[in-house]
Amino acid sequence: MISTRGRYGIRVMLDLARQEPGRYVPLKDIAARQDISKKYLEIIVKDLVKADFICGISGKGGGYRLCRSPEDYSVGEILEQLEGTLSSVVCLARDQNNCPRRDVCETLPLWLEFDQLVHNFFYSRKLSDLLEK
Amino acid sequence: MISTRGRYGIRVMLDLARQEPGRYVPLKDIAARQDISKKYLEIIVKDLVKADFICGISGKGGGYRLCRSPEDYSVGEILEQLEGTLSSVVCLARDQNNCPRRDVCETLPLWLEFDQLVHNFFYSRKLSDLLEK
DNA sequence: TTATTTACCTATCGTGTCAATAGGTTTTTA
DNA sequence: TAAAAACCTATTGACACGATAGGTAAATAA
Repeated sequence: MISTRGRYGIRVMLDLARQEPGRYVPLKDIAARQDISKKYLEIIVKDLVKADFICGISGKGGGYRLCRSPEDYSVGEILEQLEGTLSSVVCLARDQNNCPRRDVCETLPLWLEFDQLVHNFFYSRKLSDLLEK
Repeated sequence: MISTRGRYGIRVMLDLARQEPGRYVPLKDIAARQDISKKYLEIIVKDLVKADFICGISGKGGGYRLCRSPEDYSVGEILEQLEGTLSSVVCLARDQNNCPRRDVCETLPLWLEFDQLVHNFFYSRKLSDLLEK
């Protein structure tokens, strides 16, 4: 299940996408608009900075802005960064190729197929797609 | 993310589906074949009995068997029973139609569409589909 | 120069779920 | 009557989630 990290993160990105491009937006404003604790958003935003999705500058007049234009982000890459993985089962999450039953597991094909579906769904959707509304 | 409850549960159902129809299979045997703690499986199996997916009889010679034939179970209904919900976000899980931002949320359509995809995927797959291999 | 505003950093915490174990009681058959 | 099975309730340790707390560093405007 997608946690608040992923969901709030998408909302932050979307909020930034709605701003005048290039302008630095204080987190305080985003937090107010989205009605999310600013303190909590700091944690999420840090992750987005680390991934080079957004960049921030300190000091008065500072804030955050997108690094690319909204159509150059897939929803999938944002979610994957914030959630750690998009996999539906631990057996398929990153660094988990170690199940001893891998070769005999009768349900693995199901999970593989599902994972593919999930991946395609989120990676085919761009941040800009969420703006149209 | 789908937990062991759902994954083990599918494997139990699949194990039963491979047995001679109508025969009662002791949980001990299933646990041994699937290499899962019998004690833990008891919890999962209880849920499957409650949902009328399998039925069990006590005493010597007892065990569990499927209530229907494998093609009459969808993978989705089994997972939903064991996981509680198949929803990818809490906003859409059962009894959670209470988000104050529901009407203004810009990401809700995304989650709705995804939920639909997930539902269709798992409900269109029958237990018997997992047997072919 | 100084106050203000902002990002950025580390640590902590309460709650709940997950995965599993433990130790029984009841039911049924051989 | 003994064995084998389901069925029942409780407990546990570990961990993640969602958040809060209290700072420091950087940059700008007065």
